[in-house]
Amino acid sequence: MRIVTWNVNSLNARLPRVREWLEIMNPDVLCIQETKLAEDAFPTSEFSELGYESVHHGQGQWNGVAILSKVGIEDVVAGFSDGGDPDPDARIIWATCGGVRVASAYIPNGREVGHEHYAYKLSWLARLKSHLELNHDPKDSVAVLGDFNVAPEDKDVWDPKAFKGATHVSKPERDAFEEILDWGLQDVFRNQYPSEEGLYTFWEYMAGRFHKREGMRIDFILATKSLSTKCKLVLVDRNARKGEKPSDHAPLLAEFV
DNA sequence: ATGGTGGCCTTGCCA
Repeated sequence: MRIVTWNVNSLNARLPRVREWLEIMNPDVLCIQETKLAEDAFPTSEFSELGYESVHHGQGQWNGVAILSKVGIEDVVAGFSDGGDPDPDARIIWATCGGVRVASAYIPNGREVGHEHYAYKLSWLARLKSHLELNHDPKDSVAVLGDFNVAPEDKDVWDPKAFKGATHVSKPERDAFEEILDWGLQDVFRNQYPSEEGLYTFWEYMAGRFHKREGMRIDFILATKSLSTKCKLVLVDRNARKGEKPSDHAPLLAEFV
């Protein structure tokens, strides 16, 4: 099974690039973040023409997550089922695709350390762990994919000095990310490339960051052990960050044999 | 050097 995560930064702006990419790479499952579309504005029929079933959890101007699948989409859950209040933002959707419990997740950015939105980010990461604990078993095939807005280690950013005091690298965020892994998930990219530096998934549009290779590794495919041991291929498609109207994130792909 | 660019419900906010 070939499975991909891609923060498209507006599916409306990115649809031509996404369609083209699907035709070339032909994944079984694509997890999309930041559709920036209302629930009903999702281009279901366009993806259907390419052979994909799809589910979308959208809210309009901001956020919005989706899953596309060629291997079935069952038991869809939008948001968290942990008994808590509904998340005000459309940031996570779950579905079972080809026997794998898949989540497409868009973790809050945080804005600034200490900001109200930063507290929301930390609580959101804690809720993700609670949802996993309450609904799933780490012995099952579970894959959480998405934009975590956290760089787990200094080698996951182009210059740790440039991030002093910033979000994405703070200890509470890194601890919250680690807590999720501790439930029973592995970062399949890091498994494949234990010491790789300089291969990122996100580059700001500004200041020519992509061309200067100044990025961050903040998008992840996290998989339980039964899945991760079957992972033979992981790649970041930097080509998708080039050319006409790219997203600021590149797709991250993994193949489970 | 607090800039730069690109998305949106656009002249402000979010990333």
